[in-house]
Amino acid sequence: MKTIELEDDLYRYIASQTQDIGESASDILRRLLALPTEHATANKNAVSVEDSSSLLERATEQNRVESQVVVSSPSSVIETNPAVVVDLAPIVTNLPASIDKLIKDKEFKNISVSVTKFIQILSVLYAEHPTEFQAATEIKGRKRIYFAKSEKALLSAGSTTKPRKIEHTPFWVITNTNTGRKRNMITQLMAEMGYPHSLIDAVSQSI
Amino acid sequence: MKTIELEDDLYRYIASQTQDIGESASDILRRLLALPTEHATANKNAVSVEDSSSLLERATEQNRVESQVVVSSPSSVIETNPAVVVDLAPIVTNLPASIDKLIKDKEFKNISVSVTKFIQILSVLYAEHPTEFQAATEIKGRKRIYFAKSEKALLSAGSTTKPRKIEHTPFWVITNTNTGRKRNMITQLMAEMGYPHSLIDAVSQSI
DNA sequence: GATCTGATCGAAGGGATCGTTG
DNA sequence: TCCAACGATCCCTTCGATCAGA
Repeated sequence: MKTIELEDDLYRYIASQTQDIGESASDILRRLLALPTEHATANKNAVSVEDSSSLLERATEQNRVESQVVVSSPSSVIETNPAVVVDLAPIVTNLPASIDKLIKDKEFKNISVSVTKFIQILSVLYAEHPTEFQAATEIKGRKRIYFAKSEKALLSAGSTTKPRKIEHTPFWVITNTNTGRKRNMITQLMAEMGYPHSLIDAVSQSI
Repeated sequence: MKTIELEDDLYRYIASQTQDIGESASDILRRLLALPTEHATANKNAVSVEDSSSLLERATEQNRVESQVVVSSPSSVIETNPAVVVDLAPIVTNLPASIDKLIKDKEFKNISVSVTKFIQILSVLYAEHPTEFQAATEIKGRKRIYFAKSEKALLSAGSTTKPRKIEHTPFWVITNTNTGRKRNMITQLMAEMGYPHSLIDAVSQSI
């Protein structure tokens, strides 16, 4: 996400062009400028600019689907510690069930805080492929470890890593990183999990 | 100057349309949108030097009218609890039935206490779209919750939150906030409810 | 818990920037 | 010495709630 400043009247004009309740500035401007949506664009680029691998990637994607034999791990074992402690039942934010859904989601796009998007992405990645996620969770930095099943583990592997729980998941992540690193972490993780290059890029850029 | 967030590719596209070195985002967008320069615009608007909002409001009204598809929920259920309890029968201030009406209302504008305006706005928002209001009621701060159906709930989620009942509504709000935060709360709430950006701004600024 | 409003200032969170390491 | 990758300090923003002011 980029931020730009507009003169007030111009801002008002653009806002007044809202057609669907809740539209983002990007949505409105794309329409006004008669630009294709992000995805259309992304696809075009994938084919023309990038490389010929797009075909390959598509094939890869199929492979993935077929190989989806994953056994759901006994997350229950870990889920035993949940929030009963917490007073007000945390309203379960219904996240989409797949990442490509998530990154297209209106609400998701409107989130301005990148940590939030980061966590939600991780949450959905886990939901899709818990086993692969768990395996990919090994990725780490020079001194810090990125993922763990306890806050303490992350805390003890660096200073002020700002661990955060990944909702609906037994994992925690470090959070004291710039956005670039968050993208790297997503990229590494998804690569490890076996996602196609194109999707990985799309997800990383969505932060 | 207003700030908006754009998706990265859109930002890049706009930046790439620079024709004169040093052009601002506003300059570029005006050209792309084939809009007159600020001066031309300013003259047109000149009618209302003070609050440039008159134009805004007009435009806003149109948007809203079209989108008025919301189903009115059985507010009667709640209307059963009215004020008979209260000592001095509060003269039921007949609030307008829609927010844009409310914020244009003479009486409303004359209210100097922002809490009062804050509550009235909430009351009208509820009247317009009870269901959406209820859903949007989830918004909260870091420690405090902002809305609840009981005073106690608000009291227990922070210290001295000064809960107040929102008239003609099953909800309570916290009130121990500065005006800026009250505006934020309105902004968040209305956004969540799906109101167009322009109206949201107008309402927030009316506090 | 009882005066009420809300600005001010302190606390916490987010993440860019800059220092460190290999 | 320089470069790339990584770490985490620290600045800025957002939020909370005390307490000044009426």
